[in-house]
Amino acid sequence: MTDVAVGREGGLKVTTLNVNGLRSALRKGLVDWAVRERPDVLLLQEVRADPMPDALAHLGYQGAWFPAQKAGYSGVAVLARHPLEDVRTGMAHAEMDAEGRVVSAVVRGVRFVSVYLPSGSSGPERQGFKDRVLGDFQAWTDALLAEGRPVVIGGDYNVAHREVDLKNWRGNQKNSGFLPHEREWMTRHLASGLTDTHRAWLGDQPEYTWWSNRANAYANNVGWRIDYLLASGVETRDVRVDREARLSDHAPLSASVLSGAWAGAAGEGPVR
Amino acid sequence: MTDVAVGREGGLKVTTLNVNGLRSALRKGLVDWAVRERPDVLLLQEVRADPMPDALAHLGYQGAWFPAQKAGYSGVAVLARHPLEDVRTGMAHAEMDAEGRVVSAVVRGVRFVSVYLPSGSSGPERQGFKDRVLGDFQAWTDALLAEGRPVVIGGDYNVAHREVDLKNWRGNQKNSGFLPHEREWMTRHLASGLTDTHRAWLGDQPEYTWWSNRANAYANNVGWRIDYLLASGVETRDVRVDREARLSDHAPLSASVLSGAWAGAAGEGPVR
DNA sequence: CATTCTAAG
DNA sequence: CTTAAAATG
Repeated sequence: MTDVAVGREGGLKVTTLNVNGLRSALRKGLVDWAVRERPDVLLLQEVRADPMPDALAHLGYQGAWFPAQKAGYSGVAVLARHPLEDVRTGMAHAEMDAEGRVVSAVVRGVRFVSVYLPSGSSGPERQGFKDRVLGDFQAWTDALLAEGRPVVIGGDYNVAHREVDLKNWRGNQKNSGFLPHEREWMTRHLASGLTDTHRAWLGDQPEYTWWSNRANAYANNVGWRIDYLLASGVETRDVRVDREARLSDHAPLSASVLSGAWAGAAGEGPVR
Repeated sequence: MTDVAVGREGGLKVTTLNVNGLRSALRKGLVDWAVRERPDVLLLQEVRADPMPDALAHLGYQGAWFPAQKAGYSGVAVLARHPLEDVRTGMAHAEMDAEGRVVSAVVRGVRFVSVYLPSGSSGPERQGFKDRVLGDFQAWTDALLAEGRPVVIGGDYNVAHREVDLKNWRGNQKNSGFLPHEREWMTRHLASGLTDTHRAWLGDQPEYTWWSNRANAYANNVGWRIDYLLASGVETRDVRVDREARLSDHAPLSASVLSGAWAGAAGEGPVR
């Protein structure tokens, strides 16, 4: 098996993907997709299953899994074709951790975080939870960045940042996911030391990572950019949304990660 | 549209079928099957849906529907390509009627009953319910037969009568559906004035109407005969199990019904 | 509209 | 094993 992605210029290819049920994504061809794309690190959200260590093991992936307490609900994972070190499940937040929303591990010196922030679209109670969680997650990333290690966060934030991040921004200003305070939170989140690698690499063209299952949202490209790869202390390049993958209602979002610490890295130095 | 079945020798073709979800059976081709088979009277069990008067209306069927109170559960119907008279929903039995298990209507002078007796296989509580219901249903059919009108009862009794009525009778003597007291009840039920039209027409060859979804029961023909067409005061002929239909886990069971009261009937006189 | 879980058979 | 509903997104 030729190792195309690993060590390409010394970088790591990372993909974040909300699978909306790992079993569903497997039925839809996740394995074939992984054989084609060969990410070194795979950050999954909405696994909606107990840990499935065998799912991609034959492709060389090891995993750190963090399911929700409630079966079939939420759940995140970090999978990697390199050893996972210093795995951390949860963020010391009872409600978040009961719902399996944050897991991370260090791969080749970089901490990779898989996060699934709550949706607020099912009602005021969940919106309230989401609003509280945004602040708590910011505090957690602040502490993480303060550790000084390079960090890559991939996940479903359930927030579109700017008008260009969703097709119909005018009609969604009062809908969860594009509320003014959520957008402002994302601005502050990025300002706290995290590069929005998608925008950094691709600029301001409209490009979405999620399309509702209703209506013909995908066919009409009525989408939202709510999945992010955010980075601190590394360089990233080749950021790409794989709109064609159709492994779930979200698209895989990938990037190459280069750390100044690695020998043979392209070596322009880390972003920020 | 040629009216093949209606009026054939002045008879009525009747079919009983546990659809295991009418929507499912429609997906599996119930309409095409009805176009081919053209039963005059269709007795359905486990409709598992609110009344669907439009489902077969374009084929000329009217219906009397009796859903369970609980959505998606049980429910019976009588459909006919002739006017339905004197529709009776339920059997004046609070528990049975809450579960939508008996409905009947008079078609051309014959009362057609669609019945779905409870399964006892999910546990002692439901077996106890089934055992009580057997006695109550017998009392109800006694009263019905005493009215003197011809009767055809079609339905899923959840009881196999004799050893020939299931593939593996030895292994099922302690299982619900082939318990000694259930079999004895069926013997008494038939003795109360109801002809088992299947056995009357086809004799004692093994033939089943239901196959479990588990294992490869259908492929191996590991089945049970738990669906019946029972008759009083009419002649029946051409009784047939349509094993190939695959509209649900049950097979349609059909017969031609001839009443001595009809002009142009074959006229050998009613069975029993 | 799609997923998974549950109850029921 | 299959159905339909429920909860959730």
